Amino acid sequence: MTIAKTYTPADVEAKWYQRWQEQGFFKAKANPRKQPYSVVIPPPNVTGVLHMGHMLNNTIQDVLVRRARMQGFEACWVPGTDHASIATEAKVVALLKEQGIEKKDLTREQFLEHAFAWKEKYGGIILEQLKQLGASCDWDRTRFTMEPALTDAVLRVFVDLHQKGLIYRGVRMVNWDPLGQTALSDEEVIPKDVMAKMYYLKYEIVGATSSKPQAASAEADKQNESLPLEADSLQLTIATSRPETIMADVAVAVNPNDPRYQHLIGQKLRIPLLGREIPVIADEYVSIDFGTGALKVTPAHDLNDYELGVKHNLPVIDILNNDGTLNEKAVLYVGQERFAARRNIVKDLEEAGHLVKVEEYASIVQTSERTKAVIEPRLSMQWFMKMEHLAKPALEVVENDTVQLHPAKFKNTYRVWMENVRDWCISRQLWWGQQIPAYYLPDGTYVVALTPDEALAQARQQPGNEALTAADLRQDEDVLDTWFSSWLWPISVFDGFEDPDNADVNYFYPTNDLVTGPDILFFWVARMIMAGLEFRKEVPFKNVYLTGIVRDTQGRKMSKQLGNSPDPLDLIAQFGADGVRTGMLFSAPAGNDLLYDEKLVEQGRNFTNKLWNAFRLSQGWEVDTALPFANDKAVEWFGARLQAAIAEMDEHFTKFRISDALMTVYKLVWDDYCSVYLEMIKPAYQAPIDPETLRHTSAYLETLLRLLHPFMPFITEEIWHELKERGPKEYACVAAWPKPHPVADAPALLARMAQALEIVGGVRTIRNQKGLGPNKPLLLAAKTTDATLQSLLTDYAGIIRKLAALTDISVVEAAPAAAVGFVAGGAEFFVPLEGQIDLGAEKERLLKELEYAQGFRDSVSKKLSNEKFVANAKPELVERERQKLADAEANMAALEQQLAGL
RNA sequence: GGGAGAUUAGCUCAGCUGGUUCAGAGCAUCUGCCUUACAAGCAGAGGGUCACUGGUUCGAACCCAGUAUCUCCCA
Repeated sequence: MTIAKTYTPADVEAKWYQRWQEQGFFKAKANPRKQPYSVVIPPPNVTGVLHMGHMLNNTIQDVLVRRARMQGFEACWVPGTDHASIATEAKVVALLKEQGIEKKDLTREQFLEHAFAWKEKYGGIILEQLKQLGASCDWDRTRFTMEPALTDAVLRVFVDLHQKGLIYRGVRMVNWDPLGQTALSDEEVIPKDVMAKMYYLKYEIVGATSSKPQAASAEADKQNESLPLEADSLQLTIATSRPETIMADVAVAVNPNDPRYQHLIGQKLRIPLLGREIPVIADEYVSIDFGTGALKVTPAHDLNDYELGVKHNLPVIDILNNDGTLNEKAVLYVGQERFAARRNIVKDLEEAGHLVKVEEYASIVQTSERTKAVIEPRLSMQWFMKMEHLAKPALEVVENDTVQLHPAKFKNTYRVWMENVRDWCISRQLWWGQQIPAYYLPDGTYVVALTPDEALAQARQQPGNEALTAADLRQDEDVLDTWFSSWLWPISVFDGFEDPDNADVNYFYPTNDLVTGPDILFFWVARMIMAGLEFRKEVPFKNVYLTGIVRDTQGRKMSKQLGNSPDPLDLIAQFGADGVRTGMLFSAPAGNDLLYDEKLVEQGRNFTNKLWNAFRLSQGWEVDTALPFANDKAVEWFGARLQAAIAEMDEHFTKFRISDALMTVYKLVWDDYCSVYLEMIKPAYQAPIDPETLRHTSAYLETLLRLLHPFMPFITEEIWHELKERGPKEYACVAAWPKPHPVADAPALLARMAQALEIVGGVRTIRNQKGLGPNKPLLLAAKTTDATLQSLLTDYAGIIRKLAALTDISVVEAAPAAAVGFVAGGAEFFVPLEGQIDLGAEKERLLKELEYAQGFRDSVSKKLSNEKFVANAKPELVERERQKLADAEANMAALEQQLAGL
């Protein structure tokens, strides 16, 4: 049978994924004979498609889960999606609009029908895509945050927290999205740098005469000169970026320390165009140098103004409708959209002579992450959750490492947030989501209950309400924030709310590791920890691995607008899932952003090919059972290397250094196994191999496959089965993860081979320098009287000869004439080369080496002659330095002899 | 404005409690090779004032102080 020269992933990936599923390898159940290992997926949006961030995140999860499975844990990776209320609702609204249907013409029920239809059609595409990546999720456990059971969990939690007094209703300044027509949490708002306009408007001072303004000091006069616009006797100029909100003004504030305006405090101003009178108030909050130092106060439309309003007991005038148009309280421009109103009022102000000037300035506007609309700070009645009580224990478990963040630097960020946590606005003015289980009575009070029936029963218990009927109750229109579902995810996916003592939740909760992005550390990770502690008195996971953000080579975030995001499925088609997985991991240390470059997946693909060809090589060998074991040195050496690498990988894994673990096995395979080991044992062309060597080699390859499987599940499974006949349940997927078995004598073994390879390297360098080509037969002469080195040369003669393509190795007493030399391990080596010696160049090279050795020797001896070093440093350290000195001196002696021999 | 973190080779990053051959890896670069597993490859080589300035120490990439630049978070 001939094996293809290059590995073609497309031929095998679908096959193995299907087999794994048929075998039920990904299924997990409570199994008292095994330790549990569980991970819950950060649920992607149900209507989302796979992007590079998902690829990275899910590859890491799959590596952890597959390794745990191989280690013999009952590995359970729970997949699922969340309903992403704003994103999904926005998509559905847009889709309906294309069909000529307006959301406002639909009832809630009709809209939800459309939304569920959309979810059925497009929901879960992303989960199918994860299968192509190789994700070993227990698909039977797939959950959705809006499915009945999880909705039930959400409602129970809401009712419970309300009973505990942690949920309340209140008027707050919220981020209002006029397009999505909902409140947003701070986390859903993106600040954008823009060039905005600052409008300077004149407000008439009520009852002012034309006398000069009273300057409190000479300083004030000076300021008046430099800022001539701000106040004359009749008018006060204010600066605003939002002239359309003047109709909502209730005051103008100045700094009490601002000499320019002392005389105006307590007076009244007249709002331009509108004519309404408002007071001038004083507050330290106003910054003297910004704008004109006079701030119009609009409590309904600005958070800071709102706080000022509360402090000074000012009224609130809200002039905006939900959709961003002006309402009748504005009096002017009623019904106009806010930006249209702005254009119109600027025109009218200018015509009426109130507009002094317009300036451009760099500003930040808040926009909706989902709809991109400019956010309107707005007062509204919302549901809130008190956070203080929940935050304290959630901070503590991270501080004391019950929950470990990887990398640990995120502890700081976490702490700052938790110590300054603010109440969580959990209501959203949407339909797609869990409708808040609060029911209003005709008298305006409300009850909170799991079902309408319970609500009615509760309402009837109140005096005077005995006769209420279901029709008298009106359920709150709003739904809950999606995060109010996902914060329960690690519990709810195991049905821990409806059945708190079930076998699954008892076995799999708390989960082990969570893999997610630092951008949702607060609004997801922190809240899950709170929920875990509140509802199960146990943290939801022990480790949180925070991945970086995938960016392009210029450091920009992947985005559709920039078109800098490759389609993950195209990449898989081009490079294979294994290539993409390893490529993503190559430069993805935890917490560092990954600068994605196609070269990375190419490197991953090349690695799969390398492995494939290593397999191909040994697969092609003929065995001659009569041959004796010829490669004991190579075999024992690679055995020691392998053990060291296994231990190193385990170490990396315990520290969640996934990319380092990958790099360890990458180098083990490419350098140690392929470039060194296989080259050592490789029989001559068409020559047979001895059975003992082949047996070891196959066993090594199999171990390598196990170590690689979590990273490259498909190719390892393919080779696993090509390597030999396997039993029906015998798969790499469930093969045992190699345990480190320390090799006695490993350091000596490794050191001896390292020395042999140094000699090989010396010869190869000469080949390169002299342009001799890799195969020209050469002789090697060693000038040494050292018995250890001589025995090494004997023991490793076969290996050195083969790797350096030598015909013979001899030990000599004097340097041969016309030879190129090198020094390795304190001894001189020579490669005789008739007529190819450039004495001058040789001398120069040796002098350079000698200079280097001398410098090194000097630094070491300087250290050793320092009394304080010898006195203060650890004894073994001093001993090492002495050894260094001896080695260096031996090296120098050898070099000097060679120089003398030229 | 407040806070956190970072700055090491062309790029992306390691570098543990200050002390293993005058600082390591992968990629990239350069040179030579189509050597019967692999050119998606092989062999070899070059490349760094560890941001800067001081300090502590026998000894500093590592500890301390200041400066500069960048990133993120919060307002």
